[in-house]
Amino acid sequence: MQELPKAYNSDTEKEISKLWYESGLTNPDKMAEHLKESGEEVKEPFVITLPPPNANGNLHLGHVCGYSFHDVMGRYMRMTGHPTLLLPGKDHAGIQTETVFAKHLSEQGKSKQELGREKFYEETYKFCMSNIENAREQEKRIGLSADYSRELFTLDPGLTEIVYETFSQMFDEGLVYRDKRIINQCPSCMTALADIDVEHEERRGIFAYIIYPFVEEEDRKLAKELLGVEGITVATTRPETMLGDTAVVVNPKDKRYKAFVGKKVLLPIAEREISVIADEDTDMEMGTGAVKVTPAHSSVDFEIGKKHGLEVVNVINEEGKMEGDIPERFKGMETVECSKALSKELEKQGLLIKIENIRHEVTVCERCRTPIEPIISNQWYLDVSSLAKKAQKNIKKGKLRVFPKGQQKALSHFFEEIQPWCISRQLWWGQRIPIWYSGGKKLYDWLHENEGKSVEDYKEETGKEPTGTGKLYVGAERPESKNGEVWEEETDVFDTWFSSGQWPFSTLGGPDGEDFKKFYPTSMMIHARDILFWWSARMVMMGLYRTEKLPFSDIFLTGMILAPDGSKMSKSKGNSVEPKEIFEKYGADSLRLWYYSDALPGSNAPVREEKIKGNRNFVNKVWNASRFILMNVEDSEIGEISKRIEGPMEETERMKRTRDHVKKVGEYIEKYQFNLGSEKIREFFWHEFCDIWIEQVKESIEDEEIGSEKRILYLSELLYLLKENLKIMHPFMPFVTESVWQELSKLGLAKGLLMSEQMMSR
RNA sequence: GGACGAUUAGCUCAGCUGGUUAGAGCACUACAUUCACAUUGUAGAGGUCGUUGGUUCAAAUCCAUCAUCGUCCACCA
Repeated sequence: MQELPKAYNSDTEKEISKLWYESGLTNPDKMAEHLKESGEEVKEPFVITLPPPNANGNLHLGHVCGYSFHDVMGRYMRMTGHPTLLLPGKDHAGIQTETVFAKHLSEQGKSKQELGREKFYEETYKFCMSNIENAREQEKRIGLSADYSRELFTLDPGLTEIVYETFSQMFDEGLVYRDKRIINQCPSCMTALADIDVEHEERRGIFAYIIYPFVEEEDRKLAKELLGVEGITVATTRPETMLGDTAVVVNPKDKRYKAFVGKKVLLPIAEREISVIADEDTDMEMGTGAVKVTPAHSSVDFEIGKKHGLEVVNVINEEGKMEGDIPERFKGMETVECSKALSKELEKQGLLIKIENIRHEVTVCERCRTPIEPIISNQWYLDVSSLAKKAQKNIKKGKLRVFPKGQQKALSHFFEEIQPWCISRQLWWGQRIPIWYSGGKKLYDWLHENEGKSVEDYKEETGKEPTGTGKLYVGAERPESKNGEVWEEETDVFDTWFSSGQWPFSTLGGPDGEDFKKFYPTSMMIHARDILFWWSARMVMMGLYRTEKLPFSDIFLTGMILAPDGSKMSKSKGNSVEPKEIFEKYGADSLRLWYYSDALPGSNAPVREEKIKGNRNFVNKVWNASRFILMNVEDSEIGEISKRIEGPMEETERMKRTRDHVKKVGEYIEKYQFNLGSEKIREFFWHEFCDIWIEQVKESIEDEEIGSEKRILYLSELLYLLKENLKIMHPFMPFVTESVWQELSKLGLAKGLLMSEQMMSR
């Protein structure tokens, strides 16, 4: 007769997880040993590299719940003979962390520049380390059975080494190159961004109609006659860029402008002459049908410029301020300010027809929502076309699968349309690109921009004394300098995704690592939908490149957690739900059970407290059913019952049904149908095991004497089946099942940890 | 502008390759119960499966169309 608390107390969860981590069995090597010792078959390892959360803040509910999918897979596999590795880590998250920490500094009245690069890096590192500790605790709280002896941070020296190797190899093969082209500059983060790192947002804006008068008197006359004004009218959302215009383009089929193609107009204010050119891609319907071309500050215009050999005139710098060969009065102005000033002057000159207020799509920085400034600059690029092709092949052959299926098409489309990837960022927080310039970066870029010219030409044309050969060196350490040659180090860092794209093999020690041999390729990947292109797409490409194998063959995308009202959770809206709150109120198991059923791939899951509560009732039911059985077992009977459940049991109908049940649930898990799995364990345990079997046994032994054969027989079977139920329920609800297991252990009715037990054989 | 997905009970969703009275959880109603269960048990109400057509002996399930919502992609000045 055992005295147990009347209800399951989730406060004990911390102690339970301590047992797991202290046992070391989350380590696949130890688990393999354990299996061997228990005389079990040791099957193929099961491996998931966990998505590393950003080390710049707390985990939100989405992170925490996401891990319950990794964990249900991991625990099930561990309990079916697979030494299991759930490999945890944390991500340095370049831009985001730099922004967050810089903000943090400014709140203390300090700035990044004051600290200097080295100190800033140091401080940010400390900041991340404390966040990492928090994050780790939260992961443990949901019951994540990860191997923390292998935990990594993306900036760990060992990982950086592997990332550098990859870069160096890519460089040698010519996949990596420096190029001067139009890029997305975030004037606030002060760095270049890849196309994928920007988003489109509808904002209010203006549409200004400006007249560019013709240079020749006769053209002006003709224009007055045909167009009503003495010039050609262009419409633009960004008047300030006109200072960098180098042409006006019209459609060759456009009757209105046919007569003016090839003629010159005078760019107002800038007082420069530019030509009217014709290009078929010009839309006659938009605006006035005549478009100003600013190759330096619009990617479309850049392409037109390239096609027609137009000059590139830079008028905006990386801070989003006006600069370059423009009238002095505009220099240093913000673009918006300049736009207003220009409009005023144009109006005075009678060259501004009108300004319309419009709503239009604006490109913004994904991190800080600041409008992107397209500018020309030198950046490092990775040619991913061949890698994307390989990835695409794997999808077509069915070797790479995405759940839900619809997203597989999206991924396929992404690979098809892929553009060179800009991998350099002008940040301090991250891995410095391991490049050294002999004679400096400027020399290299000059030679690169002026094809065919030599160092001597550089000396002549710029009047500067070169301090090197203009060559590059790839490596972590500064190369030896000979004959006074100066090696200047690259100051840019890698895009964060360049390193996290290598996560599945870098975390295993790289292609030569011991763990790599044992655990690569990994078994599957699970993460939220929103980083499919950023992360999985890159992991697939980088994995194929570095290891010639897919890093995983299945990608399972979790549903998105929403606020209770169905809107996106965000701290600024104040509608986010703190994981801690839920843990304290309902315990981790209840949260996990809710998530399995609601967060299916491709669906949204608004947090509903009543539903979590409903699952808490189930958790409690498991506890109480177990408690009831234990209460019915008398101390004097334990020895005999224990002996029976250890030995071979007679096959009964209940036994068979349980066996079938375990099999069915296993199939659900293997097919990633966690919702069906959790529904099934609930249905079976509650409405069959409890409502029918326990009730039957209760009735059968009611009048039996303690120690009688009938009692021993019934109770042994019931206990045996309880244990099998606990096992199959364990992956879904690890805490309560392990708690019960430990209570059984105390009585000698079970041994060790439920986590490392093996499922009822099929 | 394009692609993809969704539309099933009050809410969140299951319903795989078409086949008897369409399911779950939560919420709801009635009765029972303090017998292990912050309850639990039993019973119940609630859906013409977004629209309109089509294929079929048979459709929530396949096809087409429209509508609404969502996500992603896209340089439209």
